[in-house]
Amino acid sequence: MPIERKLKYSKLQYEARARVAKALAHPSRLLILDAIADGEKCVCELTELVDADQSTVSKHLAILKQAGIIADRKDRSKTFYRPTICCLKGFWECIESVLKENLKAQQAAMGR
Amino acid sequence: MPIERKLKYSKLQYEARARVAKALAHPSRLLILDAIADGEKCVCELTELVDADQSTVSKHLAILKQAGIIADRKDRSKTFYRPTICCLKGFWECIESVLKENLKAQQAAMGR
DNA sequence: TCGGCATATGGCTATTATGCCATGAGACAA
DNA sequence: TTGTCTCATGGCATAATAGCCATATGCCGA
Repeated sequence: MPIERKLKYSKLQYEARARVAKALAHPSRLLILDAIADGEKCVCELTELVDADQSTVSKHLAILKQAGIIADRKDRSKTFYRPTICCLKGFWECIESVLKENLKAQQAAMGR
Repeated sequence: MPIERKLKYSKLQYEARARVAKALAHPSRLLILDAIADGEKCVCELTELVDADQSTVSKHLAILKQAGIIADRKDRSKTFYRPTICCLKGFWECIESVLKENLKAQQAAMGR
C-alpha cells in the first residue's frame, strides 16, 4: 500500500491548511485580528495600534487578505478591514488551551 | 491614553500566541498531528509518513514539543509521540472554515 | 564488548519572512 | 492644478526556517 494511503489527507491539503495557519502565525497579525473583531478599522488606526511602519502593517493586512481571513472596503481615501469569518474563536481557544496547559506543566515542574 | 491600553492583550501575549501558531504552521507538522491523533507513533513511522529525512522529522517533532503541543515517551530504543492536548479540534475547524469560505468566494467569482 | 537500529543534534546552504525607506497611486480640498 | 492625506508596492538588508548530510548518543542483542 502506498504511504499516501495511510494519510487522512493529501500533501496538497496539508499545504493549503498550513498556508492559512502561517498567515495567523505572527503577533502583529493576531493583534490586528483582535482589533477588528469588534468592527472594521482603517489602516491608519491599525498602524497606530501595531506601532510599526505603515507599509509593514499594510503588508500584514495583505497577507491576511490573501489567506482569506479578512476583507477590505474602501471609503473615500481610506481602506477599512474586517474579518471575513467568525470561526476564529476556535483558533483562539485552541491557542489559549495550549498556553494554559504549558503554564500548568511549568508550575508542576517548579513545584517538583 | 497610551496605545497599549487600546489593545485587548499585551504585545508579549500576542507573541506567546504567535509562537504556538507558528509551530502549527507547517504542512509536515500538521500531517504529524493528524497521524498521532488516534494514538502515539514512533519517529520511524512518522518519518515514513512525512517522507523526509529522519533528522528533518525529528526537528519538526522538537518544534511541536517545544510549543507544548505534543509529548514523548521513550520505550526501549524508540521514542513515541502523542498530542498533549485535545483542543486541536477548534484549530482544525477554524482552518477548515477559512478554506471552505475561500472556495465559495472563488466559485462565486467564477460564476460572475 | 561490538555492531546495528532508533533518535537527536551540529553544520551548512537555500529559501522565505520581516521590516524599513522610498515612492507610486488614488481621493479630495483649496 | 497643486498639495495633502491614505494606502499599496518595489527594493533591499537582515533574520528566521527548512532540509539534508554527517555524526553523536542510547539502547539492545549477539
